[in-house]
Amino acid sequence: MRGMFLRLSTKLLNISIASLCKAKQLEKAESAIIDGIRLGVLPDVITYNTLITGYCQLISFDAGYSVIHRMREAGIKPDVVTYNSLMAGATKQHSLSQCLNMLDEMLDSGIIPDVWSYNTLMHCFFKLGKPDEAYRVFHDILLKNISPCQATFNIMINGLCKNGLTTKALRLFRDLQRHHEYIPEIITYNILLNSLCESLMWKDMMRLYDELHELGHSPNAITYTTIMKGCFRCRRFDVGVEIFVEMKRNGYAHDLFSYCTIIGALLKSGQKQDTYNCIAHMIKIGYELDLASFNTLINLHCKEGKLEHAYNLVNVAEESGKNCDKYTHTILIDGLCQAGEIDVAWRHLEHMKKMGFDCLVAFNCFINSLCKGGHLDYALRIFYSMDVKDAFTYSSLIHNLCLARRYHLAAKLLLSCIRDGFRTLKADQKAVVKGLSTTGSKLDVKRFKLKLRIAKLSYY
DNA sequence: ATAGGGTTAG
Repeated sequence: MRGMFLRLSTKLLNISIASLCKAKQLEKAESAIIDGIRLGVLPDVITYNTLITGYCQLISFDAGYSVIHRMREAGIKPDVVTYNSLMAGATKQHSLSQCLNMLDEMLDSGIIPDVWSYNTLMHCFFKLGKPDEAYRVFHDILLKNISPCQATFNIMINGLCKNGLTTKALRLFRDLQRHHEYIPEIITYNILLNSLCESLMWKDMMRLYDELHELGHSPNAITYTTIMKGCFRCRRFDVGVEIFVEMKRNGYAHDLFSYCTIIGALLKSGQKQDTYNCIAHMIKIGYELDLASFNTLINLHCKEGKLEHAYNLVNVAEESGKNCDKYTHTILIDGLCQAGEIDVAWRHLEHMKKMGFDCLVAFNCFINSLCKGGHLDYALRIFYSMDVKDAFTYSSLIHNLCLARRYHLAAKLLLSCIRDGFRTLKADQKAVVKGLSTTGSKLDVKRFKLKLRIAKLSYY
């Protein structure tokens, strides 16, 4: 009777440890264990595994790993879940070596890895940009007598997408459907939809969106937010807003994610009144605003030229313990540029760089603003000093060089842009060709067109 | 334990 009571108590202890860890209350979790022991309720392997997950999530892999020693001292043997949790912790902090070490240690202790050990290893390879190795693990799973679970396929498809291999991911998805009686989950669709959205493949995205309905799935909040973002990115504002309306009708539009998406889009498309209405709704729902929501509001103030309001909001965010991230800094730098405060913007940019943030977008804002202000050579100097560029960096310069009738340089940058693997606008290509034909010789145009064709060939 | 939001060009 007493034994049963204590076992039941351990179960209760574990439930409370899990919820304390979830609430980021590790110290309370620790003292709950001590209190339990005092009352004769002994922690078991599940207690320690939960604690390990908590330490890995909230502190570090090392903190999680040190629990293993305490476990052994208490006479409890780590099991497969223990090591899987540690592998997840290593993956979280991008440590492939520690992830592999945990797999070794698991095997050395005579524990047989399960499908989740392999899932986590795959995830780790993908996270570190090693899709080939991840694929090898996937094949291993299929070769060995381990049955893959839905997450195995999801991690695989997501990993391919996140490594820029959307087409491969889609092919795997279709192969699984054709040959393996595979019923994808809504999560799988969300992964693929997001990737199509980011590749600006609007039609494919909408086709897949129809397909999930045909398979009997219902979109969830994540599906709706993803589709909305895709519509806005592809400039289909009307369809995006329709999705938001449907989302609201189905009771899904109650989180900060959906509001940030729609507010950003309304602001961009210049629908002021709707923007304010949405912000009022978002605040009325009563969630505590997170950093992304603050950034959305800070951006609104910047776009309206109210920099003081923007800085006030930055203070409010920081006072509630939310530190500015690269989005906040970029938004402020863009706001300063738009307000003509080029020098302040530059100082902020240098500050941002010194703090180790990724400054690419902020540089793009700065360059674009210099171009618009007619300081093309200043913009070019910055451009040449940058070691990472993207399509936006090139596009600002090419466009403005054309406006300034400096077609030869525009042509040169357009070619570098394509050679670096970035998309260019059709309109910019046309402007360069037209400009060359009015200012240069016919031979120049011919040469440029040939180089353009070769650049495209070598890339695709 | 795998999925979504917020920044830049035209």
